[in-house]
Amino acid sequence: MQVVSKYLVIRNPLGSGLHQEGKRLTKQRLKVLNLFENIGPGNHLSAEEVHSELKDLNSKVSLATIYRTLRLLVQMGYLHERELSEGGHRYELLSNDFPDHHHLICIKCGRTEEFESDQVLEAGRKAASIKGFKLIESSFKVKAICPNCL
Amino acid sequence: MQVVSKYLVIRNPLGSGLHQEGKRLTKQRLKVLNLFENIGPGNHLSAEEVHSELKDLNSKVSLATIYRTLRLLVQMGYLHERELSEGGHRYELLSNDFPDHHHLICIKCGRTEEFESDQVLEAGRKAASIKGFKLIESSFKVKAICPNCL
DNA sequence: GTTGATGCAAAAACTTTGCATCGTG
DNA sequence: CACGATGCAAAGTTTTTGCATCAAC
Repeated sequence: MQVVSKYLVIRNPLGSGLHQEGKRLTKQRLKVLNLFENIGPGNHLSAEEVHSELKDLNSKVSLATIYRTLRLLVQMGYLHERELSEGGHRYELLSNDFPDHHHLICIKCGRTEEFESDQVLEAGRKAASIKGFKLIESSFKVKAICPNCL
Repeated sequence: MQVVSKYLVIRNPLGSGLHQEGKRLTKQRLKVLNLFENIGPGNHLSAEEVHSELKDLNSKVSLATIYRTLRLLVQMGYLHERELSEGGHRYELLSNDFPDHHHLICIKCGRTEEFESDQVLEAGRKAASIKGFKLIESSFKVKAICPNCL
C-alpha cells in the first residue's frame, strides 16, 4: 500500500497495468479509483455521482473524463459496471474479499433482496474455466413478484 | 389460442390481465406482444427495432407508445428486459418452454458465450421461494477475460 | 360519456466526441 | 518533446413527458 499524496492511496498497481497498455497514470484516474476505494466494495455510484463526490472533495474532474475513466477501469478489471433499475449505469469496486452478491428483484415494485449462493459462484467459475476465460466477476439477477404485489 | 384478426394471435390472456389493473386492451398493445410471439423466445429487439418492424408490417405504432408498452409488458411478466453491452435495452418474450440462458462475457472485447446451468436455475428458484416471491425469470452474467485478450 | 391510451413534438437524461491544450513518460 | 489525456462545449442516443385527441369499456 503506497501513499501518493495526502489522500491518494494505491491499493493495486494501477500505474503498471496502465503502462502495459501504453496508457498513462494521471491524477484524474487516481482520483476516480481512489474514490471507489474509499467508499469500499458493495457501494455503487453513477458517473454523475462520481462527478459530484469529487467536486465536494475539491478534486474536480470533468464529466467527460469520468465517463472515459469509468470505462477504462471496468475494462482493466478494477470496477464492476452494474445496471440496476434506475436509468444509467452504476459502478462499484471489485474486490476478492467481498463476495459477489446476487439480487432478487420484484418486477412490479422494484423491491430488491440480496442473497448469496456458493452454487452460483461455482457455476460461474466452472463456465469461465471450461472456456478458458479468466474470471473477473459474476452477477445473478432473479426477476420475480414479491408477496405484497402478488 | 385465440385468433383475433388476420395476424393477431393471443397466446396469453393479455386482456384479462390488463383488465384486473384497470388498464385497456388496445390494438397497439396487441401488436407489440404479437410481434414478440411471432419471433419467439430467445430473440430480442430494441424499442427502435420494434418500431421499425411494426412499420414494415403496416402496423405503425408510435415510438412513445412502444416505450410505454414495453415497460407495461415487462411489469406484467410477458417480456424480459435485458441489458446487453450495446446502448439501450432489449426485450424478449418470456416462455416457460425456453430455458433461461446465461452469459460469459469478455470485458475486453465483448465476446460472449452462452451456457446453461441447472444449478444456477435451482439457486434462483430457491432464493425466490425462501423469500416468498413468485419466480419470473433469472439471468446470470459472468464477466471474464477471454483467451485472446489475456 | 368517462377515463385511460395514443401520437406528436419537445424535453430530459445519459453518454460520446472533436478539438485545442495540457502533462506524463 | 511526442503522444496520450483532459476539459469544454456541442452533438448523439435513448427514453420520458405534456397535452390535445382518440377509443375502449
